[in-house]
Amino acid sequence: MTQIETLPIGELSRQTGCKVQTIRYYEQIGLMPEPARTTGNQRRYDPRHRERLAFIRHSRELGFTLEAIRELLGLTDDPDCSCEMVDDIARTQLLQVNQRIARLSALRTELVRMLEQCRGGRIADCRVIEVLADHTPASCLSQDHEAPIEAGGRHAG
Amino acid sequence: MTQIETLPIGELSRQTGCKVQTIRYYEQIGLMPEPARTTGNQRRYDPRHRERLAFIRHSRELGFTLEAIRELLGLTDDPDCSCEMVDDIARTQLLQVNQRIARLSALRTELVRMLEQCRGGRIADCRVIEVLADHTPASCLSQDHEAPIEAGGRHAG
DNA sequence: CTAGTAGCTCCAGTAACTGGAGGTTCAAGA
DNA sequence: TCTTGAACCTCCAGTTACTGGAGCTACTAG
Ligand SMILES: [Zn+2]
Ligand SMILES: [Zn+2]
Ligand SMILES: [Zn+2]
Ligand SMILES: [Zn+2]
Repeated sequence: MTQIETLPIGELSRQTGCKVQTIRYYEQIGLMPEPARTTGNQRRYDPRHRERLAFIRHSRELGFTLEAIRELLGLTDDPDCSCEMVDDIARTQLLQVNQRIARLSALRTELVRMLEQCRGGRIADCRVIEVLADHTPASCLSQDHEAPIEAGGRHAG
Repeated sequence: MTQIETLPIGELSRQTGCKVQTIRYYEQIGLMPEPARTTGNQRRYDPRHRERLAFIRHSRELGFTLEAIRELLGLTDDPDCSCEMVDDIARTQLLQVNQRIARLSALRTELVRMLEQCRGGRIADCRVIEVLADHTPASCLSQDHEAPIEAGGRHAG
């Protein structure tokens, strides 16, 4: 009898580049199905788990939310169905990416202008501080950053 | 005796475009100083609070983290000091914005290509699904989205 | 005096993980 | 067989920058 290929969680982690904790987290929220367990209660995955996790990771890398990914995974359960909804989700994602780029470009413009105006002196005279203190046409020409944007984030290693 | 201008929190909120809860939150984490209170324990702000909050908001809109803003506010306490550190914080922020734009542009490229290849048929044949499932040069030419990016986020009204 | 709006505190939840404590299991070598 | 050390387990708390709600109190106009 040939034995089917099974992976412990650390091996799956290595093969997909997804952290062990994250894999467990995906299971907890129902994105990954519960794998088989050894008698000692350790998870053992098969190649289909690996493919599903690769799908999830690649989608995340493309900026899809876990909710969108959940939907995409749901849709793939029905391979004969039209792919309209899949493409819709992807188009929505593209739209959001475009919006985020536009927003960030506006920020860049303002940051650059701010920095250009500073001649390096005392804080009391610093244009950076002045501009930050005053978002009106007098100081800041950009009108399109009304709402905050997620900054940096993820203290990732 | 002339009375100095004081604002209840709702008025400050209206004037700065910052939600009431957010103002209280900034106080809680020590970004905004505790204002005076009425005998009935309600907050009353003065114009300096408004300026400080405007500074915080504009900085947030430019993508600075609250930690960076805390530092900037700390620096302004010493107006005779050189503005080097201020400009450093701003330059770091600009760098991050540039990186985020670069990352998002790569995502856009991949999303666009993915969508172009789909001819609209069954899910089983959908290129979008295929590409999502397979981030290797066979499917996905982009090599620069190794780490996830914050997606959308903030269910803001 | 009363009604309605605005304020108060405290707590929980969001997205998508990450890290740690404290304990158990596995696999390999002696 | 025993031992050692890495890998695994569960549970919980923390991250960022807020947001929303429950349940209560204060202020103000009529
Ligand atoms: Zn300067
Ligand atoms: Zn501005
Ligand atoms: Zn398609
Ligand atoms: Zn890819």
